Amino acid sequence: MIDVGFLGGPPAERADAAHNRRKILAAAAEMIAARGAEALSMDEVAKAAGVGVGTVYRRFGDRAALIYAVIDDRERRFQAGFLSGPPPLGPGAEPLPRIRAFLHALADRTEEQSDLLLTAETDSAYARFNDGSYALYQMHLAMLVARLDPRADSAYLADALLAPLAANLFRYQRHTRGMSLSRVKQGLDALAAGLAAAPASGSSAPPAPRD
Amino acid sequence: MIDVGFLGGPPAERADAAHNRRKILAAAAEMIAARGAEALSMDEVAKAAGVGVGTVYRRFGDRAALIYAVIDDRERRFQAGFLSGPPPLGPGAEPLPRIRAFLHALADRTEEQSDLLLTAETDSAYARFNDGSYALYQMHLAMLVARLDPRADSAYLADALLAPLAANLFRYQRHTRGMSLSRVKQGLDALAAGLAAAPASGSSAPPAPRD
DNA sequence: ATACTAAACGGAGAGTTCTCCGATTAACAA
DNA sequence: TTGTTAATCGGAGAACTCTCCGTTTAGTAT
Repeated sequence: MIDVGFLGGPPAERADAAHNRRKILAAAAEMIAARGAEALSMDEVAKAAGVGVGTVYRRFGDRAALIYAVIDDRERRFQAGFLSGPPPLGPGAEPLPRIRAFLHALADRTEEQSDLLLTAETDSAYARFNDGSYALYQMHLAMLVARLDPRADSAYLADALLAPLAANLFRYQRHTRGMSLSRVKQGLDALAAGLAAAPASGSSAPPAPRD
Repeated sequence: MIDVGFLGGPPAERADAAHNRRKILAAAAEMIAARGAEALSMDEVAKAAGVGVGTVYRRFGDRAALIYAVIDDRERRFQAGFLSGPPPLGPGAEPLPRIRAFLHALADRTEEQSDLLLTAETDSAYARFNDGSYALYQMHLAMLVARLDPRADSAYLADALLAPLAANLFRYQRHTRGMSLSRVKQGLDALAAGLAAAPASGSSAPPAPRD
């Protein structure tokens, strides 16, 4: 999602390409604001941006990626919050409170943009995991879980903590089942607390090689 | 998924309708076996079954539901296993071992049919939750979690335990990340063990009314 | 200025899912 | 049998997403 910019990485975008990217992004954002993400049609975006539909696809790959690009602004702020903001969300706090703060913040973010997230995640099966943000969340949580319990399978558990925040489940709980947002957060707390309380099952050996 | 058959329920299906349902189901199963679920096209199913595409949609609603219908056979056996089979999967065992057995069995099932499940779950946002099986799993797990810790939010936690078995995450872990099936199962074990070990956070009051 | 080339453009078209509604027919009563 | 009617049928068509590839153009070397 964020261009990390390898040295000698992809050659810079041509001026016309950059220009079109901005026009497309602006058009998409406006259409989503007006009619919701689900109603976003690639043909219409292209027309509104004054480019061909082929251009939209070359710039963004597919509809899910375009939607993630629209989200990007808020996403950057969220990332800054847990990477370098004040504790307990940022560095400095103990692992468990920090995991909780992260999950609460992610729940808030999911609540705010569940419409866009749902559309993007539904559009293509692996959209959620292919968006760079997911990898970042996963590594962040895995780091904290490992600090909480060095013997745990932190990579798996990070996925497992993120899984209940998939947009489809989240929205189903919030809107179809009518669960409150604070109830969701308390549920996530309970899940995280369990990881701190339970001894890692299985062998008592140190960080086993994982397959 | 399973027709529970209310008394005075929906009027019985007309003979031609039942006949067409069977033809459609057989055609779909064959095509999936031959070319995979993702390649299943509703037009082709209709043609192979010798009916119009409208008939396919009236009988099954959408592509996701058709795929779930194809799965149904194995699904019934799985349900029988945890509803009335021998312990630890069936009744009689302690809650925690039973939760573990259930999650392991569900992981096996997901492994076996991840192709079909992924396609169905990707097709429509809420397909997973709308299929009756999900509600059954959720109630089953909630019952066991409540027995494990009466103060926990068993309904939420049941969803949270099922979330990592969403087909898209499961396949991503298995095939893109290369995690082994047993690693997934151990991860689920750790999650479940946490619920048993951690005291339900929040007020120490008995089963609070949930919103 | 001019020529060159890799990148970008754009829209026709392939291939889907799902909807709509006039035509058809199963089931049943007389 | 025959008539009635509500359920069912089927395929044309609407609305999409995404691909392909001939055409155009930005950036650069001469």
